[in-house]
Amino acid sequence: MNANENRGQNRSQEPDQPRYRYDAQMAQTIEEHWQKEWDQEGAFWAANVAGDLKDSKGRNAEGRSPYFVIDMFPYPSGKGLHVGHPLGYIATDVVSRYHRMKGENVLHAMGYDAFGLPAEQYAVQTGQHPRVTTEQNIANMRWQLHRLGLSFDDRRSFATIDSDYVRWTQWIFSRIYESWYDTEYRRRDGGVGSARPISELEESFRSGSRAIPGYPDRTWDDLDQAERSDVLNDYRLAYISKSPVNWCPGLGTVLANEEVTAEGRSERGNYPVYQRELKQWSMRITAYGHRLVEDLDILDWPEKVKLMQRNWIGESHGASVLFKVPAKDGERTMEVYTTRPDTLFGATFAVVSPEHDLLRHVPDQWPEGVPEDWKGGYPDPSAAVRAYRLAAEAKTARDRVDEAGEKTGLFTGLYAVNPITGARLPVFTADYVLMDYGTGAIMAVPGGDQRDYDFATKYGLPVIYTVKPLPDSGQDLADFEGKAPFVSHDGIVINSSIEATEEAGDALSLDGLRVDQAMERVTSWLESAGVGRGTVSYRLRDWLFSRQRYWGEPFPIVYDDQGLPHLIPDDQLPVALPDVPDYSPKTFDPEDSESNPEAPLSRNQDWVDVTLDLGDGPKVYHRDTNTMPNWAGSCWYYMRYIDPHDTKHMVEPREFDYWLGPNHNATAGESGGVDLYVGGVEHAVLHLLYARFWHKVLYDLGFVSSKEPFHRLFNQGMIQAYAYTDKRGQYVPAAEVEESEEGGKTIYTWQGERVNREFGKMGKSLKNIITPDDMYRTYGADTFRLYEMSMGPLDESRPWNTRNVVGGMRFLQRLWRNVVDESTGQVVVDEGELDEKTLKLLNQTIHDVTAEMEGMRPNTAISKLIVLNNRLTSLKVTPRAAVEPLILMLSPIAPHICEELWNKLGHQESMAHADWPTWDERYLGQDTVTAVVQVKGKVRGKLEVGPDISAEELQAKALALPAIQERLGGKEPRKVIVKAPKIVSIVPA
RNA sequence: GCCCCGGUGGCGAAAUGGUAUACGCAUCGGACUUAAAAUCCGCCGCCUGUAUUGGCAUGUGGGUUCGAUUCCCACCCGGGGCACCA
Repeated sequence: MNANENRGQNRSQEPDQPRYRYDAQMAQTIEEHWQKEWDQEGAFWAANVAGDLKDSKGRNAEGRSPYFVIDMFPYPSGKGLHVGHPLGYIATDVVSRYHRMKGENVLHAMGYDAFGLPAEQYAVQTGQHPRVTTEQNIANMRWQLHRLGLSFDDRRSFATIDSDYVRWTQWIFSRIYESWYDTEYRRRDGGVGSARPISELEESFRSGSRAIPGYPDRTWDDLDQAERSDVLNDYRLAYISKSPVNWCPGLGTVLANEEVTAEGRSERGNYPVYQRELKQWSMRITAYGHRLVEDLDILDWPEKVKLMQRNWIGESHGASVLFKVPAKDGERTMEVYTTRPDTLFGATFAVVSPEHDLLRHVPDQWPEGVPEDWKGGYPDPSAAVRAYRLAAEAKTARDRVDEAGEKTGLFTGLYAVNPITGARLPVFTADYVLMDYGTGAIMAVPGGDQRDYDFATKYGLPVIYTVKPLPDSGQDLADFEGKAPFVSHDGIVINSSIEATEEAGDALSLDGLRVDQAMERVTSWLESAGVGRGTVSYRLRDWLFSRQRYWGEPFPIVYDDQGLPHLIPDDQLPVALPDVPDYSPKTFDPEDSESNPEAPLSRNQDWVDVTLDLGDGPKVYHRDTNTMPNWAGSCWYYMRYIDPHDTKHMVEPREFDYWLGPNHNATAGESGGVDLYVGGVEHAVLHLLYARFWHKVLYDLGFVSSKEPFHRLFNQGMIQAYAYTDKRGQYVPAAEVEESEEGGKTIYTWQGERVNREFGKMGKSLKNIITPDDMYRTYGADTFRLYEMSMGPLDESRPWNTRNVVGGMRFLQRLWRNVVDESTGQVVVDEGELDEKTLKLLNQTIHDVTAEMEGMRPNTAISKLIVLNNRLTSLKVTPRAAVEPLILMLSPIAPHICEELWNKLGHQESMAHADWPTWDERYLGQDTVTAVVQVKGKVRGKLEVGPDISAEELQAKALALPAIQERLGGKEPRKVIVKAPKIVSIVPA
């Protein structure tokens, strides 16, 4: 390479500064030079198994071990990046570069998640098409990231808005739409339950091997098209939902449960959300509830994230129990769900949710002797339940949360018969029972449940205790009686025994059993009596999948003149967004719950009406005018990095197996998937759950070979920043705040005025933004990378402090000076052998830094590299044999300066694929060790001893020390513990 | 309310049962310089003391251990998640 003569020469304005000092100016020259060099060389190209994507040497993968490492891909917002954003990108880059040096075939690439509301809103504000603004934003972000020296394979970059990509997103939707969940199908991994083509289901209806729900007396060929479409819709994994959905008038779109807060407001914009019956696309993620929980076990993820997913899915095991309810129009059955079937004997009343079907069968009059407060002042039960239901609907979710604990409810006039005891339980309706969990009805056990206890106390209902504390728990049931329920999964069952009778069936006794045994005993009793069975319940709901937006993927669906949906054939994909003048969403008064969604695409009649030949000749159809949510693109992008330009496959199976298949390398495990996935914990539930779901469907259908998309997940911490407010509470520019001492305290002033310091996020409105561009200008990308990696552990949040950045810069300057003469620019190194001390420190450093890199602890790796460099600084001339390994080890963190020094030291090849240094075990030991002599655990003396000293000899030496003799006062020690060669611990008499 | 994570110098932090405070920042002192910057060297937890030394320190209180920042129990403070899920 023809080295640029001016590179590495100082061009700063300071007249007396050495010409070849490493400063911000020089860093910039060096960094831009090497970035260009790497681009031209294709230094970071990963090699596929076959095909055109080869490495820079023109090779395919050729048996090299794959390593797939990516970041959660960014949303290219118009605001640009601040210094907090690249933390994870720098971390994955360090990991990528390290693995490349270990000889692995590293796939590291970056794409852009570019559909979505902010882009649309920004476009509406600026009056530009979202495609234009989004592409500008991507270009800007690409530049910012490129300037950091990130080692991406740029051939594999793409954006979710690319038509190549949209085509496959729609293709995946089509596969999900054409599938159903067969709960009995045995998968190739041995599990039971799998997505299967809907054609198989249709065939089983046609052949009669499966009964047609809703049409028990008819054959499939007998049904008309609309009836068949309707039956299949109830099975499809992507289906048209008929149950209430979250409608947000303020945003003008419907939302998924995951996008609605506990207060019942939109996560974005904080507008009210209403439950409305609207026909919308939904994904049957609930079919995968159990597998999504179960397979967390084979993932290398933070426990915290696994726990959040488990909680969100909320799998609970229990029993559903049938209660008979005599009503005016005949006997009804009420099914309740309980996680504690062992407490059936303690049920003293039942509660149904205000929307429950049973409430249509309440009696015309209140039964005799009903307490007044059970009636709520209503003349008859149906008036009561109607009024209560209306009142409950009018309550916002916010009200419900505020009132949690304060129980309300009314008697329904109905009684339910406990199937075990035959007891008649009054049935109430109350809004603490939710219609969409379990069966919407519960048996209330005030002796074992706080909510039931609260309700029972308010309405004067009896309390029966059926579980007592374990004898060794230190608790006694008498402490609870009359005061509180005994809520525990540990305990001994009491008062739970019946004789065999005609009414109740076989005898049953749970007395004396532990709770878990009792639950099993009751459940099997219920099953044999035909009045209940063990069931599993989930908190997870199906995923509402359509949005009324412009800037998203259109659905590959058209409707015929009967309104029946038809899939657009794969060879006609992608369905492109029409170019429309008005892409703004139709929003409403946020409080207007009566409004109806209006999709922007519906305004374009030319696009909506389309003539297609779907197999029975050209006909006019109407396109679906919804778009997919932002999550669609991020559900599968990781696998598209394998080849974003593949026109034949979503992903080619052989390439998938190599990069992401099960056991594709030593750590991938049976889950397979991305080897390292770095991103913020804010995606713990949404993105990560949706992507796992899609992946599992594609796995079931045989398109991918791994069970999971991401084998190892790492959540980087947040970079926090100080913000300052004046006495009116207004934020002032943080960069202009001055720090000083007053009366021993640190005070902060802005323009001479005292200001308050706060601690939190970095943000434009907080006036404390520092951008990567600021860092490039004053220090260079290498110093910026070094600082971010040295601030502390990667997974912890920490405050940004620009003042500390200079420490990293000084380290790089010392390293530079150790190789390059600052005034002449000449490389000066000692070609001879290393002295003993340097040799040992070098080997120890290689050993330690390797371990730190493996453990993703760049902060401690850096401190060890600094120690080694400080040793080299103390030598007259820097030895090549020590500085070269140092540069190699530093190169993943500060790649540009290392490439420059490597080049100056005479190496022609880029370091990108240089070998990571190895250590020699022989040099790890030390000649002498400082042994510590402790008396009662306190250090009272030190000895320099050989590393191989025997325990006996060390003990003798320690006891001979005058200071120790003095402490012992001539007496024999009671005990001496020797851990040669480090510690002698003496216990005096 | 329930669950999870954390609390170490003036500051960012290191040490996961064995010399607490590595590395960096700031402050202070010295060398170089006419001077300053830069650079190099050094001090740098608190109390006592010229120093040797001694005592006290890892949120608080207890426990286990020859020895605890590390393990156990209780509490205080900070951050995060969930929140009537039967």
